[in-house]
Amino acid sequence: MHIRPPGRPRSQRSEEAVLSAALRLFGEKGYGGTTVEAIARAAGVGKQTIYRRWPGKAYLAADLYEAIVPRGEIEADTGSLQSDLEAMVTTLFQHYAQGPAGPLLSGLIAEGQGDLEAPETLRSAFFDSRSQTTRDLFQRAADRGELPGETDIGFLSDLLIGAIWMRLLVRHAPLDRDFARQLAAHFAALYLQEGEVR
Amino acid sequence: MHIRPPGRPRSQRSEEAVLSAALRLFGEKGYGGTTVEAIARAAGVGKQTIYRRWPGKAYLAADLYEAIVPRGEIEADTGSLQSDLEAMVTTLFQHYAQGPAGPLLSGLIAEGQGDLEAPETLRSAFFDSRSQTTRDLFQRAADRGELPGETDIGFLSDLLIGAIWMRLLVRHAPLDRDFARQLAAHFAALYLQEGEVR
Amino acid sequence: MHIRPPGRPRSQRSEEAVLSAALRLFGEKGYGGTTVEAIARAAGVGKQTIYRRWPGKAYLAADLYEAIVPRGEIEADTGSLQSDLEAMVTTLFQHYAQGPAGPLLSGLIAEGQGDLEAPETLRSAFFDSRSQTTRDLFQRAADRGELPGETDIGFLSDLLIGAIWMRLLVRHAPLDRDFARQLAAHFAALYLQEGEVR
Amino acid sequence: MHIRPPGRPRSQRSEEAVLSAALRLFGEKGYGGTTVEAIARAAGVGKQTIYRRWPGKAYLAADLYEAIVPRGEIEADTGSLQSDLEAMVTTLFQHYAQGPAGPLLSGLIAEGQGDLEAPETLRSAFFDSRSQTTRDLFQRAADRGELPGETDIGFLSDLLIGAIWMRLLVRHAPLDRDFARQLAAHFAALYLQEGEVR
DNA sequence: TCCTAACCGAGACGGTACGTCACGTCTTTTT
DNA sequence: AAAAAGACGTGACGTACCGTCTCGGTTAGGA
Repeated sequence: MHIRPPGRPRSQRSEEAVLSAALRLFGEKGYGGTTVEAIARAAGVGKQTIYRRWPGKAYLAADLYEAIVPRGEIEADTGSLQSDLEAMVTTLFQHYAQGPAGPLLSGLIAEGQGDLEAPETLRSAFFDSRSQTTRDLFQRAADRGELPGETDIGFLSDLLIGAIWMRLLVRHAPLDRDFARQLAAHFAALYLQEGEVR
Repeated sequence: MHIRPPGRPRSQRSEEAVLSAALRLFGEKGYGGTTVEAIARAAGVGKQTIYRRWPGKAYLAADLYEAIVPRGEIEADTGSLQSDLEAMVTTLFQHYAQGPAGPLLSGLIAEGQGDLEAPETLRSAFFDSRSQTTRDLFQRAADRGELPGETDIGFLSDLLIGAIWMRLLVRHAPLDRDFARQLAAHFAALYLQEGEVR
Repeated sequence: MHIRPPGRPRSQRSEEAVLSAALRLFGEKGYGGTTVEAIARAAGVGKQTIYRRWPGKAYLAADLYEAIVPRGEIEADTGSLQSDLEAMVTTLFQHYAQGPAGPLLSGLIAEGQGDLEAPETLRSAFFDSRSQTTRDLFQRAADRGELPGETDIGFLSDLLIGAIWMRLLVRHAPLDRDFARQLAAHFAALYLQEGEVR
Repeated sequence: MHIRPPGRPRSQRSEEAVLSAALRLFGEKGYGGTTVEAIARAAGVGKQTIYRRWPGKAYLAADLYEAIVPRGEIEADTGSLQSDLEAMVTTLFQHYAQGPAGPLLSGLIAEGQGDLEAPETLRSAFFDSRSQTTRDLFQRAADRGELPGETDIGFLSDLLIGAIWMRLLVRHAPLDRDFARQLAAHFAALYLQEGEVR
């Protein structure tokens, strides 16, 4: 049973206005160039209405990232590690190439730094759960025997995601289909290697 | 021949005072917890004296990082890829474990995000030149025949640095000797793998 | 009908805190020795709260001057020009002698100088309206026949106020009861003079 | 006998460059809008060269005022109080109307305010000596019998100068020939008045 | 129909840091 | 010893956002 709390319910219209205004602003001005104040103004909404829903800009950005790059969309289960990786990474790169997803993610990463007692919530609730998709992908490959049994799934996931973040953060090289193929080939070749070595 | 510019030369004492004050403050309060104003006060120096030398906190932090993690110190040329990698990464991790180098680098990465027209200078002058050490290391391995001829050095460098940054930024797993060994082993095994594949 | 503007209304407590802190500081440190920052600190108020109400220190000082030397208090209507003048000027001098009114006014005058496109608002809103009291006093005298009909009220007002400012600004001679009597006698004697002259 | 001090003598060229640059800048940007730094730059001179000669901007301005409105030029001795006054004030107004003399004087007055322990030197060295010309003028009239014997020369001088300053500082009315005539007529009529009254 | 509670837009609040400006002094080399 | 040049420490400026608070007004359920 679901009982409604007393008082005026939160306005769905306001929430949507905030999200779409934020989406636009993050796209136009980047993460750091967008202030909560500006989002509220653009959405025609009071600042409190934003802070009532999200603890701060970062959490709003995280929600937004989830919305425009949904976990389900990047999952891939084609039967082979290489094609799974290529599919997932390519989809991801398409988002980064066209929309505010790229600035959003890099801003989100940046937000976690700085103050020593960083927003731990953000880390566990966002990064851990997002990287789960990658770990699942590698785990399925391991289960299929495409990776040696003793493979450290977390290590591979860090390698993969790290490389992508590196280019996202430094922007010294493009996140394009070639890079996706390179990544897929790199990890797909691990079995033979490790198998031979031992 | 070196001719001195006219006017009073910049005080080396002030510069050193700023650097050592900044080093201490970054260590104590982290990157985001340190303000230019606080550095100036702690160094007994006018704010202008800082802004005259560095365009902002990030550039000061970059200089500081160079000073405490000098390129020369992390270079390794032992004759084999695996031991080179392990030596370099281990040295790096020692710096991150004990001093302000870790917060400094993560703050530096974070600073580059945000405003869309990010400080490009910082990127090219700092990140590109720092990663050169890694690329050189891989290149020497390739020259020795430890990597297939067609190997993309930049790609390997991004993988390596990306993985380290990933852990530095998210702090979900330690930057320890085990991780260093794992990284060294991963890249050292590439030749056999690639050799077989083709 | 008076409708209240939307949003949180300006805090009267803050405003009063600013005014009383400013009054104290202007008295203690003089006009030039008082900074907006110090006023904000002393009032326990954000700087923005001051800038939201007044465009700058000068406007705050003008409001303060109005408060401590209210127009109503210096008006005098005793029936004769000489006693009116003596009453008004004496009252004024008492304020200058004891409180921050003197430094406040001289600071205010000084502020208007300097940049060529001086704060015109300050001039018309403050000086013009303050000098109206003096012009009214002379005008009543003229209406009573104590001054020749063709007398230029503005000219007399400038002479009177100018002499007072002169001593206020240069501080070469006191603003005391003798000077007040001298001034009153000077202007009261004009009718006979002008009457004779023509 | 005159012995020259040791070392390089002060450059007259520099001094002239400073004066003419200052003259131009005060005219263009007003008193407050002109900084010592800007004067030095415009004169192609080091800041120290200025501070070596004048204790600050105000003293330089005072020298400049003396130079462009020389005491000798505004003195008048025509034989009658009214024409003396009219001549002196008219000459003065011509300077204020065309050059930087007006802004210079008002800036100079402003400078004396602010800090409670005002530059006393400036007051006595500049204002007292400038106003001497006016007092001399009135004294000659008194000696000629154009003013009652008991007349307070300083009081009249304050009235005259105050009225002029008033208009200079507030700029609510022009400093023109009409005003000059009005002033001259006002003071010239005093004898009859005072003579009758007593 | 009123009451209570939580929402709403708006914008003021106390803070903190920013990066700039001008001050008057100090430190170079050159004259 | 004065010159030009320009860096120095100081301290205030006015602006920008932060996240919270306080208005009048709105929108629901329960009395």
